[in-house]
Amino acid sequence: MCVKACTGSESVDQRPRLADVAARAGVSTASVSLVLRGAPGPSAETRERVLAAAADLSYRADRTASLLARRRRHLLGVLLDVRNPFHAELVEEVQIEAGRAGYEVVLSTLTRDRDEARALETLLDFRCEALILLGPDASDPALDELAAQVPCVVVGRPVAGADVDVVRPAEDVGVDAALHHLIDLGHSRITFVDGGRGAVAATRRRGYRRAMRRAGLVAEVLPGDHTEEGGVRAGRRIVAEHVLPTAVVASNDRLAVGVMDAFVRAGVDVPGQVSVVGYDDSTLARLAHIDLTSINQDAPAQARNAVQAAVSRLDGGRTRRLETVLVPHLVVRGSTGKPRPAG
Amino acid sequence: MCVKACTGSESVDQRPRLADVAARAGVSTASVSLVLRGAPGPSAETRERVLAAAADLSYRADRTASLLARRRRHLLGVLLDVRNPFHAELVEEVQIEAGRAGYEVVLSTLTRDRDEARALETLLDFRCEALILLGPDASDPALDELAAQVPCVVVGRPVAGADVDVVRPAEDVGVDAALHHLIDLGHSRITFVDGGRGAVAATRRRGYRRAMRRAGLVAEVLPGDHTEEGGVRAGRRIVAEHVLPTAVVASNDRLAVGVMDAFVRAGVDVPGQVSVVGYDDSTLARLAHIDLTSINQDAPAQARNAVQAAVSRLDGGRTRRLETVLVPHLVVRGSTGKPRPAG
DNA sequence: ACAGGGACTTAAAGCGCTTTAAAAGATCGC
DNA sequence: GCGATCTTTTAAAGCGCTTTAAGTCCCTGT
Repeated sequence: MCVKACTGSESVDQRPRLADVAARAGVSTASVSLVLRGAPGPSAETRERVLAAAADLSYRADRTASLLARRRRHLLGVLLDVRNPFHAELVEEVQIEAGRAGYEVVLSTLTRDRDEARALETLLDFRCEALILLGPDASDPALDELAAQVPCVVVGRPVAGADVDVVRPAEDVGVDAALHHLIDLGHSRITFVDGGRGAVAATRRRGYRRAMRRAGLVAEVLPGDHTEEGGVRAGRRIVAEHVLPTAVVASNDRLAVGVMDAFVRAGVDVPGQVSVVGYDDSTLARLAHIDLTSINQDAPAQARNAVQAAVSRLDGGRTRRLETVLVPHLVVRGSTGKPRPAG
Repeated sequence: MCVKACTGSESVDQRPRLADVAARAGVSTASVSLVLRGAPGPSAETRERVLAAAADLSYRADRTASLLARRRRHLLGVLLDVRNPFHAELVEEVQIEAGRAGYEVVLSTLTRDRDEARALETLLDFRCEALILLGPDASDPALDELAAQVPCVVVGRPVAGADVDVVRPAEDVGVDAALHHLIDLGHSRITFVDGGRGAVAATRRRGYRRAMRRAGLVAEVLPGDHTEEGGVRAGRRIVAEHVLPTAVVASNDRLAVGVMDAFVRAGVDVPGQVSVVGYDDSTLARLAHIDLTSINQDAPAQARNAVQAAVSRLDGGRTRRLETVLVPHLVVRGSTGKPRPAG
């Protein structure tokens, strides 16, 4: 009993209620609610009185109560991995764009003992009107089941069998741009370091193969995964080759960094002897001393499109599946240059 | 009108209500509520019936409504910068520990157009019972004002003038450990690269000075900030010196990475010629090819203590300020070694 | 003077759940 | 058998805000 009193301090959440503001302004709670949300109706005089009273009491509406009372919740749930820097960028933009569209955002992150399913449940429990899933691992059937409960937007990877909206970069276009950049510089022996299994890695690999074929060049794919270690291993293999390629494209930045590291340790100059291109244009690529040419996925645009997809379903009445494919662009930095003279 | 109908799809949030479960189980909503929360009271038979009904309807409670109805909210607000990897680590643990203590967590992140004050307002609007602020920039008076409204725990930096709980690493102990490690290896000329203004940087600098004094060595502080660029600049200055120090301790990992980069480019071997120590033991430090000896702040412990501080105020009746100082430990990796032979 | 409108205002009914106080049963000693 | 004592169950009162339907008031026009 008396739990609150036991907290011992003054502020037992004596925050003013809507009713307090109403009393002080001498109007009904309905008027206060209308005024504070800028809804039409109240006269200028009422507005003024209410605003003054609210200011006096430094009133702030209880979001939980508002959410519950509103018929529409205007809540967007975002599933993310807080440890993923790319997600961080996306969240930031989602937050902004959602605010612009009049939605609030609830974040739910993966943790060690909180898998995707649990994190999603939290979002559902908040009765989010739509979910934005950043690079979810869920299978297509699982996504489909989720989508039956609430509109979903998957960001960052293709989804085939589920009725969810998708916002993703055109992976092959990105690789294409990288290859053209290298080809324009004069490269022709361009090796690809793979990102392992996983939908994203697969599209990048496919894009590389296709673009090489189109350019009339021979594709060479080295196994790898999306970690620095994988890059180091691949880099060592490359160094051990009889004739080095003149350029390497990696399936993501971390991989590229690993490759570069192996090169530097083996005394192979980048880009003097071999050019390296990464993928993601992560903050890693931008580090002064890494300075990696990379493919930028435009996180802000992805975030904006994701929010808009959700909103157009909720407010725009769209019911058909929407897939937004964004064109990535190459950011040229110091890790690429003209190929070394033949020989 | 008919906003919901206009969304066009089947699921107009026809999710089952508590009342639906009650009806199906043939009991009152009160009983259902009790059963679902595992509260004492209902008989075994009632429990069974309710559970079955809930399962049949795959009922999930509306968190917003629960939150509103509960007298206690059992909600912890966390202020973070989603782009900060260290915060990511902390959040993960906060999430876990809060769950264990029976609290839910609301995340509020800084974004470009959403400063600390705004992010905090969101948290207040959710009527969080306590706030956990990860490395807040707010001034002491601002924190004090906030603390008057709701119990606050500041993580990661000292706070002097405000009635908030603090959980932070003993910065000087960390530097101390690093110096002892170096001194044990035989180093004596150990330069410190500073982290600029800011409370955290200041304590680390102070710790370095004190530890050097105690060891009877001469302190040397080079200006810097917490970025790679700052590290590169400092590294260049060091390289340009007449006699290189045999070891460098940097105010954080990024700085250390910049220093190492400048060294490598100038042909100075690490740790062959100069040893380097970072601070934070971030994922950066752990990268295979960076492999930086660094000071670990034990994020999990900080997070746990922060949650416990909040909970002990809310549930334990503590009213006096609590400051938890954690002892960081050194993680020795490949960037430190015996000093080069004199000369 | 009075029906017919605007322009505001507000009483009251929720939103979906928790919680309390009281009712209803069950148990038991004498 | 009957009041006392427990154990279960539940009606009903919120939580703090939104929203709708029903008023008020005050003009207009006739």
